[in-house]
Amino acid sequence: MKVYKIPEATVMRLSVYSRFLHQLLDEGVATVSSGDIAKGVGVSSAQVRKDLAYFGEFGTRGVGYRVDELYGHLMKILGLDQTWNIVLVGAGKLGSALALYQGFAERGFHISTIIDVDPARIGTKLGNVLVEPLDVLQDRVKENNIRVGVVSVPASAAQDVTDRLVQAGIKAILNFSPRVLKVPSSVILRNVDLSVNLEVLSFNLALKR
Amino acid sequence: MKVYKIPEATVMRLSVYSRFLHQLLDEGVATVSSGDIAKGVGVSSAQVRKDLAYFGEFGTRGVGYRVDELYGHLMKILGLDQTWNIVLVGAGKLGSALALYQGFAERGFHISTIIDVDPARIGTKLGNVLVEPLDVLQDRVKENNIRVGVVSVPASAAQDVTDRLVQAGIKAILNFSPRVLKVPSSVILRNVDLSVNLEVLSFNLALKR
DNA sequence: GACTGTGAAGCCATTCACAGCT
DNA sequence: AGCTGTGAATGGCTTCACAGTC
Repeated sequence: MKVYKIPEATVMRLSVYSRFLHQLLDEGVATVSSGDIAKGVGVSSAQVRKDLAYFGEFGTRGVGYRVDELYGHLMKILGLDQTWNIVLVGAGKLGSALALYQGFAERGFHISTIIDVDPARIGTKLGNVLVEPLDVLQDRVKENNIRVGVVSVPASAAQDVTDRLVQAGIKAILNFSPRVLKVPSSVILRNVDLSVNLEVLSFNLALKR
Repeated sequence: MKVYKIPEATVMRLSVYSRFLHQLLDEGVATVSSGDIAKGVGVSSAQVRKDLAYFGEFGTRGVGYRVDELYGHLMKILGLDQTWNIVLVGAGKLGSALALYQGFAERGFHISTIIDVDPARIGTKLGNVLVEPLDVLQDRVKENNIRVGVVSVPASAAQDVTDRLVQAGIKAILNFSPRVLKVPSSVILRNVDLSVNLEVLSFNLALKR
């Protein structure tokens, strides 16, 4: 099976599978079937096999998958066999939380640079990372070989910050601001809008009345 | 057009449209075309029209949509013509940020109750909301007519907390923990996994090598 | 002329179902 | 007998294209 376009939904599930496998590793489980994974993460077993099939044949017919092996493959596929240095722009409420969030570090994402424009915040520390002004952005990106940026600034500043990240050579941006950002096609952009998620809930609740 | 099943992607876009319209309202724009909206939020104009068509005919052929009118319709559709009281469980790094996050309040989501198990956190305040122990959950949900819960506890506590929310009568849950949660089918569940989003980026970057 | 609303077509992801291996 | 890997079928969302309206 040769495919260059992988559905985004598949990538997201791989991430979930990898976490489940990690859990199994901790429990000392040696092999697992697509059905086990399916049950553990709430999808169909065919879905699990299809997702894995995009990347090769990792299992043994009649047996299943070796947990350690499959886990290794998934981490490699997801690009998590390395540490990613990250620049976070915006050290407000949300930004601070992201900077201190353990979940990132656990998966190899290291926020090595934090940028803010507020003089009151510059010079303070979040965890053990110094909050620095915008003008060091370019240097830090180069120094730390940063390819991923996280934007958690107010909507009004989001595009400006994004332009600077792009200019500094950032290749992928995770945007937490509720603003549609324009980036060159060479830069990967993902949006996480926390309110949108609540609104999907309120929509569904409102629908039931 | 009579449809009862609305694609989730449509609902998410409606939320984005509504924000864009709000912006136009501020700018004093009176009418807008599907093409304008499309350009503003980065989708196709046919997509905009299709999304709106699920809910009725809001526009005038040859003219477009009245901004104020369409905005009102969308807010109503999304269930945002009311304030939603919310209970937040888990006042750690992420939970605190969510509690203080302005974006929720702006859209009518009011975190009226905050729950944590850590004695050190109980009794403190986040904004002007007291952090309270788990055993008041049921009472607070009743008192404040809370139907939506946000889970931002460590993975190990997530299912327990979820069960309690369900038991207390919560109808929808937004889960920030990296754990697959089991809920009765009557309860709406959405997951936001911050790491997964970064991992989609690292996957795409790793792919390019 | 401009723009909406919508059936039809196209495309993509998921599910089915089974051949192939252990 | 059990489970993977996968072509075929299905289902659902998006895009196309145009008739209808202002």
